[in-house]
Amino acid sequence: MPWRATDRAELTLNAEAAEAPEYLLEDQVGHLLRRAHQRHTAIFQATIGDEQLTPLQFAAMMKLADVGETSQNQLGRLTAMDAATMQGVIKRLIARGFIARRPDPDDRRRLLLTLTGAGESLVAEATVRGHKISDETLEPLSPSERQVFLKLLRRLSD
Amino acid sequence: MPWRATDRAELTLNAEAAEAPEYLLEDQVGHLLRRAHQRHTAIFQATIGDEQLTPLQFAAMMKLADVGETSQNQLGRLTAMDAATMQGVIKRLIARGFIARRPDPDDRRRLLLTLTGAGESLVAEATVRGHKISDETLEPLSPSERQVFLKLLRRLSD
DNA sequence: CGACCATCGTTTGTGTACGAACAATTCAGG
DNA sequence: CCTGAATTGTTCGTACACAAACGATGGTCG
Repeated sequence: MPWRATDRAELTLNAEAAEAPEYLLEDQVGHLLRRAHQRHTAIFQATIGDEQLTPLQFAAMMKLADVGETSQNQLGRLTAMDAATMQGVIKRLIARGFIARRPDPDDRRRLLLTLTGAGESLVAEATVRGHKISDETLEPLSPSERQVFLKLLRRLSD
Repeated sequence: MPWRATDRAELTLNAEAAEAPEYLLEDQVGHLLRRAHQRHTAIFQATIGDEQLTPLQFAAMMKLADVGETSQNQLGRLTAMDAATMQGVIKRLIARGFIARRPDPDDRRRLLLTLTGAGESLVAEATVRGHKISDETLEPLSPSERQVFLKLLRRLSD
């Protein structure tokens, strides 16, 4: 028999007899991480200014602008996407003309990616918005709280 | 023209002339939230003990055990899933015999959900594992750091 | 009563996420 | 050199995530 919300007071009284420990979804890290991420993507979509551009597509382009020409898998590692996910992300960015692909002359397994002119323009415009998105996501926290939070969050990200 | 990694030293020198401010993906909240969530789901899948059970399915069942019989949309609100997502999650849990559904006699639009016997058994077993998953996710942090982190994270989750 | 609007659950379409299997290529060791 | 292991990119299948449109039902207000 599952514990109901109304049983909680009673359960506190005879906690030793309880076979099923409490489990409050609202207090679990996973649930909070998921909701915080949901909130962030909503802010992203409302702020980025391009209806079609998704957080992963944006991340791939920003990273590509950062490191220059790289292979698909390498860019995937840098942005924490697996090869299968990368496949779809790059396909859409190529379809929109933001990224170009050419075979690596030194390793015929590889496909080298670069930003097109349109891609570079988009990156230039989106950079400011990207910072705005990060700011707005952290807006509920004070400046010092933000620093603490980011430091701890980074340690939970491997 | 995008800034390359090798331009960063120069950019620091004439920051005022820079049109495109730096954007390091690794320092952005959204990216860190995504990676922390990825890590959590990996821990979940390795610890929950049921290959087929996903984090959302688990969340729906735990919440249903908590509040008792409710409608599909209501459970969706309690677990932060929209109606379309809920549709699939509940469908799979019904197919596996963990949840039963009956029409609400007082409101013919609603479908009331309950745990089956098998569902209650699963919840009882999975509760301990659920806590273990939360602990392991927070393992990189000290006990006091965990408290601080959860408090801040909760404020970023709406 | 009747028009209007909100809510419930469903379906469709697009985009992550990732395991698994695959062919082509490269690399390492014997 | 040559067999076997590793890497690269692709495809398939399943499961979130959410916008949008839909039919059915319920509630409100003139």
